Amino acid sequence: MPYPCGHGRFGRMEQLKRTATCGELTAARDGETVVLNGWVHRFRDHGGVKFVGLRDRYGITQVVVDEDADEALKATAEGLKNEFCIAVRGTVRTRPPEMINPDMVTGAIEVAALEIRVLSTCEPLPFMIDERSEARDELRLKYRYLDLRSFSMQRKIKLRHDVCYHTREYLHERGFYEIETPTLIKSTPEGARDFLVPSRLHRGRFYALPQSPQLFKQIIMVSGFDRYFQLAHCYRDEDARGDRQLEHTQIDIEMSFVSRDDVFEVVEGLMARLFERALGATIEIPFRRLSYEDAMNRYGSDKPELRFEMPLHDFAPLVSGSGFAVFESVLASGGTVKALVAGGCADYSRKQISELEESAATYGARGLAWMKVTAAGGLEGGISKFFAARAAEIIATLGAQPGDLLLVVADQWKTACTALGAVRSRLGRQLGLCDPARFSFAWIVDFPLFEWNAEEQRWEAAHHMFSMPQERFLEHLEDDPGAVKGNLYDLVCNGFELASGSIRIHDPELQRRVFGIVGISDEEARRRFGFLLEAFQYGAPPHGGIAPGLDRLVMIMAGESSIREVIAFPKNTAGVSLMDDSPSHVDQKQLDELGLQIVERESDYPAVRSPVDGS
RNA sequence: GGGGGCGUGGCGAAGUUGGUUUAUCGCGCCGGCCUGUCAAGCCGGAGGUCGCGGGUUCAAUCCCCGUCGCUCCCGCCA
Repeated sequence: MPYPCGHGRFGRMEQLKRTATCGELTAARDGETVVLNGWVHRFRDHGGVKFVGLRDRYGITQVVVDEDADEALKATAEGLKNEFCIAVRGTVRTRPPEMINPDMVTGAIEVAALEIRVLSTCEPLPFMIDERSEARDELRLKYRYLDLRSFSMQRKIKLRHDVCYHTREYLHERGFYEIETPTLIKSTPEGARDFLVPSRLHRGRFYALPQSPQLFKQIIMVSGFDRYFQLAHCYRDEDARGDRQLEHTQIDIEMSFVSRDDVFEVVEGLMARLFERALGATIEIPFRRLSYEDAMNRYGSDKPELRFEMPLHDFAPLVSGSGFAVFESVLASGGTVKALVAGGCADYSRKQISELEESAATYGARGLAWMKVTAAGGLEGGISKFFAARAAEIIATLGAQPGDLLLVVADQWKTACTALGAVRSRLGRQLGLCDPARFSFAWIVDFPLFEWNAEEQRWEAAHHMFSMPQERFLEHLEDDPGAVKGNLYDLVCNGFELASGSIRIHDPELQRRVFGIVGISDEEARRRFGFLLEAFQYGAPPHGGIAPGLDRLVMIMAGESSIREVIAFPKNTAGVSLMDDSPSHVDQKQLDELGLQIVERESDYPAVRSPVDGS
């Protein structure tokens, strides 16, 4: 049997199983009698002759009911509505030359119907199934099965399948084993909140859904499996975004006896393979490398958009003698002043500049200063009167041209960089500097291992606690944690963080020191990660890994800006699945079995949903 | 937790700086006509208390407040 088939409520299929798909018939099949199964994409009734655009996942084929067809067939045809699921038996015939449709693969032929059987009828649709649905997301998610029928969604789901398939093929070729890890695990909260699953057999105890298979993949290395991968589902109970869902999929990879560069080589090969096989695109490898510090200083982001340059400049050396108190006081308090040259934007209005300022403000900048470079090579407008004396020097240092707009932010280093980086991204989009057909990858390396949490007055792991400090810092870890660089790396592409990884700590003593710096006692470490620490006492190999985000990868390949577009059944930004309406309340009986009691918050009282809707 | 945007027949949009009248357009839907379309065409028709609640006003779809939903962003997080 060449194709899978099913049974409709309305007609038996035994005699009308498809012998061809709606995407494969061409003039070479002229004269053949075929059976097609599919959905009515469009119906055009000309009174005499009638046309049905019959669609399946492979394409659309035109079915014709001729003027002289028998009455029963014509009656069936006239009853067809959009999205009826039907079977058609008919004869392939080439079209007269003037009726060939060059835009369709099957446009040279049509199928003259001998028999049409309705397998399933269809209610009037909530939205049209077009190449790309125009309905708003809310509706598309509610009727996801209809949205998924569109060719644009089918292409994206196929792309995702191809990426998964070629990932498995490539990693298999490179000696990796696919090993599954549990989805009900011990709660070991790191950065994000865990999803908890109550245990019926052990009342009062909980499993957690994994935020990632991190601990298990390290234990797999201890187990001697050398090279592991998994298309792993990961769950984090945090607010969603366009590029973030409560649940997402990682291409989780871990390797023993490797250095950072070995990991890079595997992932570069993987990306090259995926782009070539799934997209037919060539990407340049190896990827460029940028330190975290350079990425922040030059592009104002740890996931920089590198399809255009427009670098940030250090403006601090140009401040002295200006008499501009704002900049001088920021510098005096240890901050920094960064500048950006917006090429050809000297004609920007105050409104346009204040829109840019809003971008800077979202990241905490208190203002966005500006000056325009005049045709004569001077500075005008904004804060230019403070810098008139050094105008030529400023223009030369920043590499600005007449007609450019200079934008300046003064603040603490990280705020100044990220705020001006946001302005840079906005300008890049606004000025159309991002070629949608380009993929600009880079490794971001040399991340700090620890970050100071000012609120809680303590050090915390910037990535996670199992990442190896770079060797040159090993002796003096505790002296200045903020200065310690980790053997940590991110892969970025077109302004998205695509992957994150590290070389891990495999020495229990070093692990203990790192726990010490982030304030985790031996006892707490034993309680939370005891099984891992114990495993490390039995000959743990040096190891490291990485985890590219599958959803984001496919999103970028598909040219989309939301991962919802490449997930078959996504949740919305509030974490609600609009199709099945989860999360939902559960029966009191289920709660009783688990020993759980719901404590309503006062703010929940004007309850939107009944607390006992039982769904 | 915070900020911005949106909500008008089944879908997508327009609209009213508050007012004469039936709230407009395209798609879809229903009925009719039509031998060649492929976004078919032509004629006719049904369908909306302008998200919900309150306020201001002689008068609110429009202004104000609240609320719900969706979305983008900051925080958080990958």
